[in-house]
Amino acid sequence: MRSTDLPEVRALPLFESMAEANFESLMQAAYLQIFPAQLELIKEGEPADFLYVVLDGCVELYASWNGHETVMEMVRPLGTFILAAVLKDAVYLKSGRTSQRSKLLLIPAENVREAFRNDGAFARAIVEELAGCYREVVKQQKDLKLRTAVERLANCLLALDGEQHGCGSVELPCDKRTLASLLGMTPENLSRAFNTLKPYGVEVDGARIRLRDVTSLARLAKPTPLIDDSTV
Amino acid sequence: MRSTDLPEVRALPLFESMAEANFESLMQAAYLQIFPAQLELIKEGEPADFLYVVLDGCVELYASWNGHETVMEMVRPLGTFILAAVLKDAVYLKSGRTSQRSKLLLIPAENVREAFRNDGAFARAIVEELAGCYREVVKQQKDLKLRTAVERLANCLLALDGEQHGCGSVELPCDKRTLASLLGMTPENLSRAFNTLKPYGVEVDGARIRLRDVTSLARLAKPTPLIDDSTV
DNA sequence: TCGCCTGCTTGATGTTTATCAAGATCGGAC
DNA sequence: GTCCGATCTTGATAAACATCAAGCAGGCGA
Repeated sequence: MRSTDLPEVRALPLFESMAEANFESLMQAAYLQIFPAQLELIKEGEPADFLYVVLDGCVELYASWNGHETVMEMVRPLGTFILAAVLKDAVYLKSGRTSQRSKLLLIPAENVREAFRNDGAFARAIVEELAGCYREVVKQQKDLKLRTAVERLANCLLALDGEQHGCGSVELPCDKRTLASLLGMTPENLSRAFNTLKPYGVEVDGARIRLRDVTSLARLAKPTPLIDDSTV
Repeated sequence: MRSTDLPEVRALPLFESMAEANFESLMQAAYLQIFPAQLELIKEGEPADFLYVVLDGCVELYASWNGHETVMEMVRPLGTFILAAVLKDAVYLKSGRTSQRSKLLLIPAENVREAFRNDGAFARAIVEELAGCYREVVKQQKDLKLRTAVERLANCLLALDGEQHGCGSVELPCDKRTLASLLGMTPENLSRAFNTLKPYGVEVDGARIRLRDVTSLARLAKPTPLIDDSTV
């Protein structure tokens, strides 16, 4: 574990409040590794051996069933993943692969559980994190069950615009086939959905999307903090 | 707070490990109430004032957007709901109403958060609970994104059969329009989905469903513990 | 520069699902 | 018993979405 990465890990909400000794013993047990793109990190159904922290790059979490595959989440720095499985000492529900060359911190599951048992502050930080994750998934589920594909895309664009400069020019954070899967549609359908949004001022130029009429787009999208605001 | 209900609440995984003093002070602040059927308990967007425990009856959690409504979850005894919102001191993401006359325990949110701050064992129990809830929602999302409506129904029937006697005779736990919404479809479509399953030995008689050929149904449904097993 | 691969788009078609309207069924009130 | 209302089912139609096949770019190595 190189010491140059320690401060940014220590500053994560998940770790900042835990006792120094416990943090050090966690980091002592942890591995810092760089993985190439498209490397299979974890497979759904396998026991959860590590808690992962993404320090650099990007990890795609996906799930499969009956020959189909769907992207569940993209984890960017400084996000963690597979926390729930680690705590419950259960199997992974999602598979994970690097979508680009990535620097990851791997903390052995047993050490995480030990710190969780011994460090009340850590346990409380975990609750915050888990509660946040839970609410995110609930929002995604509302998005899926209550909206059409076009509405999901429209809201996604508005949300990205908010996260980025809010100036009506959005850079897609992943390629379009991944975005389609995240939004629960096929790549073909995403393409058509962009066309459907053209009358609402949405212009596509590769990964750069221009929102010429945010008002009209929002009138279609009807965004609500109870689905689209990631801080609520 | 009547003392006859205390033991079963105390025995819940969420409360069993916390210090007696903290449990008592929680219960002292709590209200035990009986509500009639179809009573609006909470509304999405409102601040989370109470943690709810269902002691008797049944509560339907649902969400709305743009005039549509979808059922997210049915909470039966002895389940709790809105834990994440209470802990984060955030607004409810779901609305809730009693689906029948129900006895509920209402614990003021601030008292829950106080106990969470002061009682490490309680904090750890909360983590267990939240991690379990999180994994349930993830499974539901996989179900929604990877399967068709007929496949979801088939797996739901197999899961109910497992929970009940496992003898191929299933009693639906709610009316069909609610089940349809839970499974992410319209009541009309649920009716047609049952017809589609007829060749697989599924016979409908009101709320009683007979599975005459579980093997053939399972061959269609392709159940997997990573979606359908609520204990994994 | 050329070819080629990859990612994206488009078109044609079929499946899945929702919507609207009408009937059927069941149970309770009277 | 009969009426009534709620729930469910069925049919017709339309919308949403997936699939298959082909075409179109842009990037990159040779």
